Amino acid sequence: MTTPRRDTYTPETLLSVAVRVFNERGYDGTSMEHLSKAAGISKSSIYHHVVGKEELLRRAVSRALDGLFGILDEAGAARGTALARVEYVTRRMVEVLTDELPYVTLLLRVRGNTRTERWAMERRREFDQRVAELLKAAAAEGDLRADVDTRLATRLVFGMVNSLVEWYRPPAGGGYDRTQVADAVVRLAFDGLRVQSARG
Amino acid sequence: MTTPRRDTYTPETLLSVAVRVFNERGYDGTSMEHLSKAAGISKSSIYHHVVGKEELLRRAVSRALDGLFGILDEAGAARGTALARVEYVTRRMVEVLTDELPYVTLLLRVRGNTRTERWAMERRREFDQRVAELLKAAAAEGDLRADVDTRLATRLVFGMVNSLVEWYRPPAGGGYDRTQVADAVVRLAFDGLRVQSARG
DNA sequence: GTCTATACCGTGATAGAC
DNA sequence: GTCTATCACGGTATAGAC
Repeated sequence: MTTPRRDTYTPETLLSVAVRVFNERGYDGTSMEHLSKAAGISKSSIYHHVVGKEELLRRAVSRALDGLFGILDEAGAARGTALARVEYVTRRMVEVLTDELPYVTLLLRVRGNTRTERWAMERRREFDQRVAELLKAAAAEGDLRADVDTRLATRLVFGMVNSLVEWYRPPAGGGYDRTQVADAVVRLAFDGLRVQSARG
Repeated sequence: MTTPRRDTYTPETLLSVAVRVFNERGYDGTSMEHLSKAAGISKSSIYHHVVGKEELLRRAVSRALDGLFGILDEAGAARGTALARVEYVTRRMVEVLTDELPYVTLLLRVRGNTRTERWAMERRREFDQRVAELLKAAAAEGDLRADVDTRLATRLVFGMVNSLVEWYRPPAGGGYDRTQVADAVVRLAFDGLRVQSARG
């Protein structure tokens, strides 16, 4: 509103730096010294913006969780078969993962050593549970093959989607377009890699 | 040969304890104090068996890598189409992951902060590369669908398989049989989750 | 909002007795 | 092979000047 932007940190801008370093070195492997070097300010200056290292973690995983739970709100409002909703959620998960890549990456890597980490893991489990229910509904409607356990299928689809954080890079950096990835994930998960003629 | 087994540690038995703790708390999040508590011996006693924390990591990831590269030796000797070899490798990867679960888990989680971690990541990339070549061969033989990029497909299959370490527990602990999991992975990867009648 | 200086504690690792 | 005692260092976090 008033002052022209100065080149100084806010908790928000500091967060993007911290998350990048957390993902490079791991949360436990990152010291406040590492963060201060990466941000170009001293350790004490960081404490001016946040109460400590764990607050940075909390802010980051919150952002990731908000994105993921937002998908469920959308899917809850959608019509059609359960399978269609599952495909929609799968596609949107890919999009949220790629859009919020560093934040989701961090979320998927927390181990549970601190209270914040355990909270993050619990919320994540909630999300997984909600998606598992959708797949179960699709199976009940007879749209999923019966020779693969539903719970097992859920785990595997999650594994495939979540693995994006290990290698996905934005198109600007020479990576795949997020739609291309979402298409590939949905095709692989629901129709498989084998050519159509070889099926049956 | 001579003495009856005493209840004392060897580098080997100590390793299994260390790997468990590493996987629970993360490598960086594990202190020698944590290890000594878990092993029931003092910190200095650990140093009698190994030169330091990093040696435990090196031994663990070596074991995992040996298991994985062993698959390539088997596959290299096999006959048949490239697709058949890919399916075989996929199945064997699931088996090695489940058989050597704690060791592979640790391998898949290293971040690259130390020399040992970077070495492990490099060897892992080698393995991924070798499997990617197999998929490429299967694609060249026309057995993989053309509307999913081969490199992308490789990443996704790896993601699905590797995600096992996040949730798989041995059948004795109430988990799935490893064959059941391998079947599910191969079915999902190559034929998809959708019921056959819905295909086309 | 950023800095220097520092408190205080847990870390990986070692010395040397038993 | 295991222990207690100890070291030097780096960790998170704080105090107080500018």
